[in-house]
Amino acid sequence: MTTASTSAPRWLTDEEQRVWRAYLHATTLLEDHFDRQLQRDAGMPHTYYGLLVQLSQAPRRRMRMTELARNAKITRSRLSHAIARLEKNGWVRREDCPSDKRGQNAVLTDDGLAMLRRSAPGHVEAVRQAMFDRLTDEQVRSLGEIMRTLATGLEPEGTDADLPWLR
Amino acid sequence: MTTASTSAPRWLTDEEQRVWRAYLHATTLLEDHFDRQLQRDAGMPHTYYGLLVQLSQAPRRRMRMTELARNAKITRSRLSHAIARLEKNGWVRREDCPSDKRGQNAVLTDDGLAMLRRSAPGHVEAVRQAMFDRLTDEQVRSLGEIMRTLATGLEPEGTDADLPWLR
DNA sequence: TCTATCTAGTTCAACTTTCAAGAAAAGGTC
DNA sequence: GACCTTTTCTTGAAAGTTGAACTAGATAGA
Repeated sequence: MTTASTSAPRWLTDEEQRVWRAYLHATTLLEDHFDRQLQRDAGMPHTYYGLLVQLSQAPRRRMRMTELARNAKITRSRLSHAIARLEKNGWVRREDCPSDKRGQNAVLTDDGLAMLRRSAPGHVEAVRQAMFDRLTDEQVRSLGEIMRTLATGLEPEGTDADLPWLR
Repeated sequence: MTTASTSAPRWLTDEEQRVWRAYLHATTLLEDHFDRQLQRDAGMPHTYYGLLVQLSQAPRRRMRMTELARNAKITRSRLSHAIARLEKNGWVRREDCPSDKRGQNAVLTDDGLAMLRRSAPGHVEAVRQAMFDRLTDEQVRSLGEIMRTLATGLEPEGTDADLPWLR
């Protein structure tokens, strides 16, 4: 008999534990670092900044809410609150979707774009300093492959998976 | 003249952009994944679970608040709230530090240890499924090195750095 | 000693995120 | 069309986090 719930747990090896710990430390510190950098220089957390970046790269600087949530890997609820806040700042506005009356488009305003242009150089520099300047080309390549693998693992093709933007 | 604020920004290359995006996607999905797994199976977010793990591995199952914050890479404020919540659950209790009257020890209770033993197998399994089962040995090794490098970069030896637990 | 400064930890208010519930439109089936 | 289900997005309350202010005790220098 070997069901998941009763079989002996496959504990992590010493190396795996060290890697897992290092992963948690690094990601926690990096998130804290960029949140602070952007709160200071752009007046918003990193997640919100990422939303503006997405919008700035979308055709006509606008995107359907669910699509934006999918790109950002967050729930629609979280996105609703975030967009409400960014709207209050004047960096985004909402717009009814012409083809689907349930739908909303989030639109990056001129002010939003300006804010983005102002803060982008500083943020890119911070990303460089904290990440790319510290890794060899080979490590960057490897990190990309690893992260793509892990992300794909959590959002498989077919998908009955519990994805944030479908919740 | 080449000051940080006026020189042309060193934008990310296409590959760097892809790696950065993949990093954000993977870490966001992983955090969401483990937070949900632990909220479901242990009734607490991943950060809180990590605190119990730390305490369980500390001598006499206790640790000074600031020390715990340093290990978890979080602020003392955040830790105060977290411990208050865990105390309400009966999994941790506070204890005055004998040698420093300002100090507090967070102590893992028997109930806390029991809860940890109950939920550890499921969590380890989740970590395996989402991370280690998907990577080659070489990738695991590489990930460890990369994450150690990035973490060290944000908390250098000497240190005038803006570290969460010193704020 | 007296005083200034620093460290440990907590607290409050503001902000962000989650979770569950709900309104409104779309899509499918008979 | 009438009915049921699904999709889209929002809301409100509870939980978690942040940043600044604060208390109390430790530390160091005159």
